[in-house]
Amino acid sequence: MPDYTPPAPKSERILNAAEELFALHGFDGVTLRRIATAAEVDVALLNYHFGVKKKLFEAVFLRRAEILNEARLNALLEAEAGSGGQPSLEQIVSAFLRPIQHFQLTGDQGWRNYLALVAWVNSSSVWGEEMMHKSFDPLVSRFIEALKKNMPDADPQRVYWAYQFLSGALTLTLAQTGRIDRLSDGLCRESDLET
Amino acid sequence: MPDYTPPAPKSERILNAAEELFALHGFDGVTLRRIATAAEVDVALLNYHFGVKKKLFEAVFLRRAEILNEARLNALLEAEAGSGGQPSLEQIVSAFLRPIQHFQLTGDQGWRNYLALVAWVNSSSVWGEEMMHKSFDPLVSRFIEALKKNMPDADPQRVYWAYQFLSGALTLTLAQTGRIDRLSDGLCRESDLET
DNA sequence: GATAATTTTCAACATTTGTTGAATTCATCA
DNA sequence: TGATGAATTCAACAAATGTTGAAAATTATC
Repeated sequence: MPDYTPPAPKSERILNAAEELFALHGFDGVTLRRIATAAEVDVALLNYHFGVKKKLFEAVFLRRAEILNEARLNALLEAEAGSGGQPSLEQIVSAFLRPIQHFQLTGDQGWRNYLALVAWVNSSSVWGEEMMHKSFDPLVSRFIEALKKNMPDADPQRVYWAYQFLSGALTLTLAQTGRIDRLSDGLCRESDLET
Repeated sequence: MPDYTPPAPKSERILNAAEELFALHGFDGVTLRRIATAAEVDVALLNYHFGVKKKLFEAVFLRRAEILNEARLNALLEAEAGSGGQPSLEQIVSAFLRPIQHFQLTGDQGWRNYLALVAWVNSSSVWGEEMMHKSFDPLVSRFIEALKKNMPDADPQRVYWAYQFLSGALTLTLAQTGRIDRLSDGLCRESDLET
């Protein structure tokens, strides 16, 4: 049988199913058995491939974090290169947002799930903070440095707060909870986001 | 024994303990037994007073939602009364924010917990949407009407999106995950929020 | 094709979960 | 005091949870 595309390896199916379910119900809201069922896989396989439950969650979270970080860093480096090391404020913000927008526009359901997952982790006080720190803060710091350089006279505190607000707005929007759809009675839809 | 202040009734102790724990770990991250232990109360009492677990959560969520809604509505009505029915944009936004700021400034830990809980519910896709809708949207719609009236020429869609962004920024900030403290390496602290 | 290593399944474990009903204490009031 | 109803405790239930070890199947290596 020629040109036959093999099914995704089971370890990936597990990650995908876990990604979606964790995004929908959070860490404690999902059982390993539901993940296994969704991935059409035996329960014990989760432990074999990823160890205990928390490790599975970390694997899910890190998988796309690395991709997103790389895309953002490249966008920032490009902006810096194209402007002789002095990118405009818009360019910096855009380098931060565009990769996400790109992933969302491609319509990849996996990325949709992931962004909702990030929103969940972001507002989960306990070890969410730990994960956000490990996964994203190094790159975020890089962006904040660029911002400070762009606005040398600005109070550094305000720069951090500006990022906090931007991040919050972005996070909630990408969480796709369906809230704005309902609030606006269908007038607005989360699907179309006009930067 | 004169002037003796009776201890808070057990049903309130349950609500307070549940509020804090739900805010920290979410709905599925908390067991009824942990709540009971924290409240120094028998497990069965939770079912006796509030029914099943989900009902307890709703009771926790609604308790302060009503207070907050009332405070916000009064602030809005005041602003409208003081301006002949044409409050400024700042006045509207302030009427929305000030009550929260007030509760936070009083340092009441109960309100701190509650605001973190709202953040959690807000980014919880499943029935979080249901709760936010029932508890807050009627009042939010009232504010949005005021905004539309203030800016009759603005595209209504943009008004909804403006609220969405404001709400996201506010939510994340009030969640008090400690993120900005860590990101800014102690330079910023969530505690002091300068509107 | 035999052997070794990896992947997958099966069955079960000890705990923990939400929930319940009967028993007990407590307060109210005739 | 004694009876009534609410509040609280006790003990236990069935079901579901994360995790594991040993067997079976698959794949790779020589």
